[in-house]
Amino acid sequence: MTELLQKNIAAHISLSNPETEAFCNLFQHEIIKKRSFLLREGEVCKFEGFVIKGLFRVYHIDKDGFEQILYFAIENWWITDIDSFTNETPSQLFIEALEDSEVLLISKKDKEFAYSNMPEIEKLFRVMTQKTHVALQRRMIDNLSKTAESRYIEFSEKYPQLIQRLSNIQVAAYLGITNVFLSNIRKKIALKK
Amino acid sequence: MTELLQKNIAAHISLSNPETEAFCNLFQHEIIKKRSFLLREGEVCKFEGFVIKGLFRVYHIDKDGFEQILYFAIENWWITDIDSFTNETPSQLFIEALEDSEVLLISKKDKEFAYSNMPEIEKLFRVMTQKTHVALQRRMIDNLSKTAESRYIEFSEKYPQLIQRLSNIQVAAYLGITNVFLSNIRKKIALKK
DNA sequence: TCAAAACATTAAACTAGTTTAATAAAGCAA
DNA sequence: TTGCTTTATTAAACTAGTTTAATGTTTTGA
Repeated sequence: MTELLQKNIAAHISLSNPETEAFCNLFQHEIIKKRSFLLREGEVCKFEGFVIKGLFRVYHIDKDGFEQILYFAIENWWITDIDSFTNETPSQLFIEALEDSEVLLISKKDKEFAYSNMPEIEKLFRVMTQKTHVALQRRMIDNLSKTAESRYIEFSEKYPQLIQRLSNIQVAAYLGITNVFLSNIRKKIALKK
Repeated sequence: MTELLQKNIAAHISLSNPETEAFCNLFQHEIIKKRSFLLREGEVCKFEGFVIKGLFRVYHIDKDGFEQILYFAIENWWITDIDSFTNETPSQLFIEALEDSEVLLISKKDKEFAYSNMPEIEKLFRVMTQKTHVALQRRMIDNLSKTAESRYIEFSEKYPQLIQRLSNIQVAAYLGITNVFLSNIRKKIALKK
């Protein structure tokens, strides 16, 4: 059940097999049906999660009712609202399964336990947080400097397997444009070829 | 010299006085003149810095020569290119002093030393990275969902002391708009009052 | 399996933000 | 102090992206 998680950890830090297993045993397996929620706005996020099957979107709904997607998570990705989880404050985010999915969840208490007893775990999450931060910095720069068309092309090229599993509505909400405009972009690209 | 840094650390984690001092002693004091650079694109970022005086901007120049500002740093803020520093890869960023400034810098070697010998320091940087990540997530959502006008208003309200020290050109590069359009926004706001 | 809901596309009018250029004001180096 | 560079403002033409609405297609759930 935790093979994928074990591999994921090994990709970030070196940790002995027994320690890796001990840490993985702190996770609970959960099955999440398509269109159901791991987290809703206003709830305190009680978990940090690792996707072993399926697809999630992490998004915000603004005061005008528009959805902005912060990120998607497929197999081998982590999901949480790090703000709500860390500070135990009500979340401003929704985490929703876009496909029938399976996750491994660790509670705050068990994560604290790991931090206290396994110094390498502190490093694991520092390294992971740094990596996601760097990725978000790049995305921020792209959003500041690039047109929607090139953001779409680059997203398609970077995550070709992901984009096939997403509706245009989801992709548009990630890129920060309307699905109507995304349709125009797609048509324009198709005509070029 | 390191009083401000000591206070900053205390705001994130609890650390004994001797340990705090030992850690702070790993930092080098540097004076950076206005318009000079702490880091240029292509260089490997050799430091993690803490501003004790002055003002910096951290920015990227895209292929068309436009500048996007990732963030500003004034007194009591940290600056680095975390990507370049951590992975020892050439930076895509510039870090430039916008005023005569002073910083405390720690090298990678000394930071690694701290990580190895002071477990609390690992936690300090995990916590700080988390906080900056949460702030960037919020900014990402704002950029996806809000007009330039409301982003300007909110930036002005959130950092009133900072905006006075910045030219409109810098503010516009942070907001992701042209300085011409920022001028229009400012006029529109002034007329409303 | 059928009706309802969600989705993708297109068109047309609209608006937020850009571009270029001109002008005046402020800051800076010699 | 002067001249040079940077900055802020304004105008006018332009473009990227939105809005609303209509149409056909696909998915879904009972």
